[in-house]
Amino acid sequence: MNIGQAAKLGGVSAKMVRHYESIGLLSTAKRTASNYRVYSEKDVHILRFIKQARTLGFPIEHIKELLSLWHNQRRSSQRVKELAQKHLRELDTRIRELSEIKATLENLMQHCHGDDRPECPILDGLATKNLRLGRPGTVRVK
Amino acid sequence: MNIGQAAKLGGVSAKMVRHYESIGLLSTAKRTASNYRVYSEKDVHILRFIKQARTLGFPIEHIKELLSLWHNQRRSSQRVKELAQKHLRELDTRIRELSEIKATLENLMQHCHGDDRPECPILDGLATKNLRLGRPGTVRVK
DNA sequence: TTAGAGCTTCCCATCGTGGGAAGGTCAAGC
DNA sequence: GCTTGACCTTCCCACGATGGGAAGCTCTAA
Repeated sequence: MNIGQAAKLGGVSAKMVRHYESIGLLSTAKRTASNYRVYSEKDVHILRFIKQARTLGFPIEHIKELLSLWHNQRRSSQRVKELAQKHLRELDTRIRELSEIKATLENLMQHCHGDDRPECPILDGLATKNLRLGRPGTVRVK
Repeated sequence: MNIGQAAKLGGVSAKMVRHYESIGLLSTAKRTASNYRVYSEKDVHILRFIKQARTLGFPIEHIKELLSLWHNQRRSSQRVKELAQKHLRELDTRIRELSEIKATLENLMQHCHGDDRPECPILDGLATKNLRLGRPGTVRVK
């Protein structure tokens, strides 16, 4: 099948399929005489695997390793679980960071009237407070 | 003062100060005869404001508006609160998404031995399940 | 034969930040 | 005075994952 159908069945865009090939997540696809990429059912399975892992937020580099573990019949499930646990910790960290930001923002908003008067504790807070969010660390909101 | 000190006092990098100027978040800085940017205490206050707003995860475009509201003595606090509420909703959405991902991942990991055997429900789940986030119960690992 | 859908590669944009090169400026110590 | 090193300037590139779109080729159905 062509890239369009493989992408559709795999639940990703054709654009992403080419991208995954370019970064070595997928092996180089065979080509027809007219240079069209050709895919098999197996490739569709791989695309689905990638899609699911991306849905869970695994970064591409981890997915690369997960794919190789998946294909390796002599793998140990230990490494897989390690990767999952690492990702879980990152999710936890992120959730905590965002929750701290949320709490700080709610705190600032609490006393803002939100009417036509200019007084605004939110602006005052941004201007003068030293907004410390829990433990210091990189705050990435997205 | 020069850009280095202003950046330090504002809690951001000199690189970012130049960037903020280039995207119109800061007005164009005056220059010395030798083309060095010159900053005042007022600029440092603005940098601090930006820094705090970034710490709370506000996108640059919102910060642009917050800054102009801050400088406008005839503002209504309503608009400020609107922006904050919008950001709060986005934080909530993101926290919810991440929590759903986390729950799904924990579910997958639950039955993985994480030892030297190859059997791995995590890989099986990525390969075969239709990991639907946000519907508790639809992701099941036997 | 032609239209249009699908394929190819290539470049650009996102968003906020950092890295680094190549070169100009300044102040302190000799 | 001259050297050294810290600081400044602009410019380009990178990240991660994705989408948009242009220009051009291929395939298929009418």
